[in-house]
Amino acid sequence: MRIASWNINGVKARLETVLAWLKEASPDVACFQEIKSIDDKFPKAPFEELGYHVETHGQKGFNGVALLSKHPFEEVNRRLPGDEEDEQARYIEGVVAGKTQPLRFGCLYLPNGNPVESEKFPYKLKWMDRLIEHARDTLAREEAFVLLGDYNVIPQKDDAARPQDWVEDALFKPESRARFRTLMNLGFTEAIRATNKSSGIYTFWDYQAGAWQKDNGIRIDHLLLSPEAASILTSTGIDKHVRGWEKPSDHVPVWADLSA
DNA sequence: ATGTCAGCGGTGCGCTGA
Repeated sequence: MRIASWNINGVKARLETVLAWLKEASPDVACFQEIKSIDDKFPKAPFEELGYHVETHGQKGFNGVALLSKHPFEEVNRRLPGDEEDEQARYIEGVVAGKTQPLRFGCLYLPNGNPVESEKFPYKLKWMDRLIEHARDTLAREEAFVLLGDYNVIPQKDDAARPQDWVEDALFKPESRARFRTLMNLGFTEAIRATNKSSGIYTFWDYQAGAWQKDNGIRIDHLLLSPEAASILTSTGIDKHVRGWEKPSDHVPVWADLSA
């Protein structure tokens, strides 16, 4: 079963690109971020025609996440617990039946957090604290659980082509990286790093300053596996070629195959 | 060379967020 995550940067602007990739990669489960659409305006039909069940959690203009699955959802939950006042649409969770066990997917769009001197950085850190608490509760279920999405965190120097450019950025600040480590230390396995130790593997290239042409990328899209999911991990990939397509997102799809 | 893009409000194109 192939599980994928992709920040698509707008479902309406990216519809043909996203459909082309789904036809090519045919993931069983896909988690999309930055759909930039309210739920009622999300173009579900073309995805359903490809065999997907579609669940969205969107808002007007920005943010928004969607969870697609070829298998029907047994459960869907929207919003990250821990702050009833938080209006930003950044989390959707779904459960599907695997061959031998339920499979739970937490699809997230973690706040960017820039500029760091604004209120956006503490919002990011607070959101990460809530994510850690929700992950801790969910891991206690002892299910195959994949927590995947655009984390907006560069975990290590090796995850950036030019780490020196990011030292003052919310994506690489010690406070962000420390929370990512705390999350990992709950017992997750990071799928890409578990299968590929090389440097120079990225998931995002800025639209500006010829970042793609210079391969000036960063690795910020991650799939975190619970122990039960990690034990059935077989392979992973980053569909880098998609960044070279017409009208690309600035992110590319990342995926993991599970024997489930 | 901070060199781009998407969505909004409202039908121009400056602002916001990334």
